[in-house]
Amino acid sequence: MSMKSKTMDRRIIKSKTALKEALLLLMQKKDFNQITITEIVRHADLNRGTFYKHYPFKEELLDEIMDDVIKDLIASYREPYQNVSTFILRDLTASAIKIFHHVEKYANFYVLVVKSNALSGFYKRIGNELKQLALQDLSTYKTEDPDLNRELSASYQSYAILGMIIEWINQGFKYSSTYMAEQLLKIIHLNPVEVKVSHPTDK
Amino acid sequence: MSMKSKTMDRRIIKSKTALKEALLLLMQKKDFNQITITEIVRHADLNRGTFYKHYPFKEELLDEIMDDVIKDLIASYREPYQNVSTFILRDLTASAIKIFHHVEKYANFYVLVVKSNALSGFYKRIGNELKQLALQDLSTYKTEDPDLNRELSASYQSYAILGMIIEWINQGFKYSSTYMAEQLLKIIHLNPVEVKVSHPTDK
DNA sequence: TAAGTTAATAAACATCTGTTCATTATATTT
DNA sequence: AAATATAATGAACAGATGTTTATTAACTTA
Repeated sequence: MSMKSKTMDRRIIKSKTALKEALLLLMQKKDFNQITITEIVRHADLNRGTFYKHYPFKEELLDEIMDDVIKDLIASYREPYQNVSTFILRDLTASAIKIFHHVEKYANFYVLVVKSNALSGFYKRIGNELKQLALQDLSTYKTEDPDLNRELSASYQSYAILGMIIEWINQGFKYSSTYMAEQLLKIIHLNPVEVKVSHPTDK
Repeated sequence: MSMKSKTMDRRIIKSKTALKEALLLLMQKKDFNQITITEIVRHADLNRGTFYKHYPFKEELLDEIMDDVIKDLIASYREPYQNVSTFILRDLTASAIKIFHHVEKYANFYVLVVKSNALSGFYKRIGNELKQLALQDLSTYKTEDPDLNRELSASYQSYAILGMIIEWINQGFKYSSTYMAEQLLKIIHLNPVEVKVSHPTDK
């Protein structure tokens, strides 16, 4: 667990770390929803009041764990730029590869969080449904590339749409659905015709 | 609220509907986390035991509300196919447009769920971070199309990657990250070079 | 419509939650 | 090293949770 801040009392760091470790431990065994705060502090060997001093509820603790992971994700994404002088426009590929490495590194955590219903499902549900729909399309028509992984492709396509929807929502529906459709077309066309991947120092 | 099943007792339907309406009402005013089950049944004018007869916890109730919405989403996606005889391979566009209509229809609900921390953030967080990263890239280099909405494009790209990651996780990391990167390249190349959109009976 | 089935209720119980407060222990600062 | 600050503790409280049990009310089907 990262947890390092100049102005942070060592006692806080210890307490928070203990709480995070306790939660992760418990999440291996049981559902996030079933875990009680009392249980967490029992495992962390801390007073219950200490929990509430730092977090209003369980979800917040999990959020902070995610912070640690996401920090590494950002670092991973940024990594390729350091080593490559020329960057191909619109090409997220080099970064994406690093992101895959990041996920692999934190595999345990990712499995835990994705499987758990801590997310309580909206994105998960929508994403899943869209994926099923895209999948059925992909299986109906055969693509020119036999090595294409249909599952991954379907997931890519459907979450991409979900991404647009979420952006739309967050912008307060200030666009018409027709505009959204137009943008989708633009985005799809935007995709790189020629992609050059940079493989910098694959450590 | 939909809620219609042949074998379902009318009392169940009434109770469940009341609970759903109560939760949605409360979610307008306060955070999902702050809402107690006692509060829900108080608004629904039902015994607390009735809640527990149908749902183990709040999240499950919200899940069922989502079911109703997602049913409509699927119907929306399927709609274009009914009216169009020839379907363009790899083209999710016609369906996607219908999905935008669906989201517009349920706008209130979508806003509620996306804003609320019922999701308790993983997808949200990851998606957001990836989006910021993609956004910075897009602003660094100017695209050929000035009408392209950068925010939407960034969200599209980042959630697409997230989609692949989630699929990867759910498959138990059975692929290498190199394979993942290869697939990403394939998927990007797969994108339709010429897109024909069918606009069937835009009701 | 009457009989049989099952949902909803009320009450009660142990446990968990969220909060407060005085006290003790452990940091940081000078 | 002493003074100061603040984190952690333990205890206590009202309210919420999750479960059970017997009773009443509402629905289904024959």
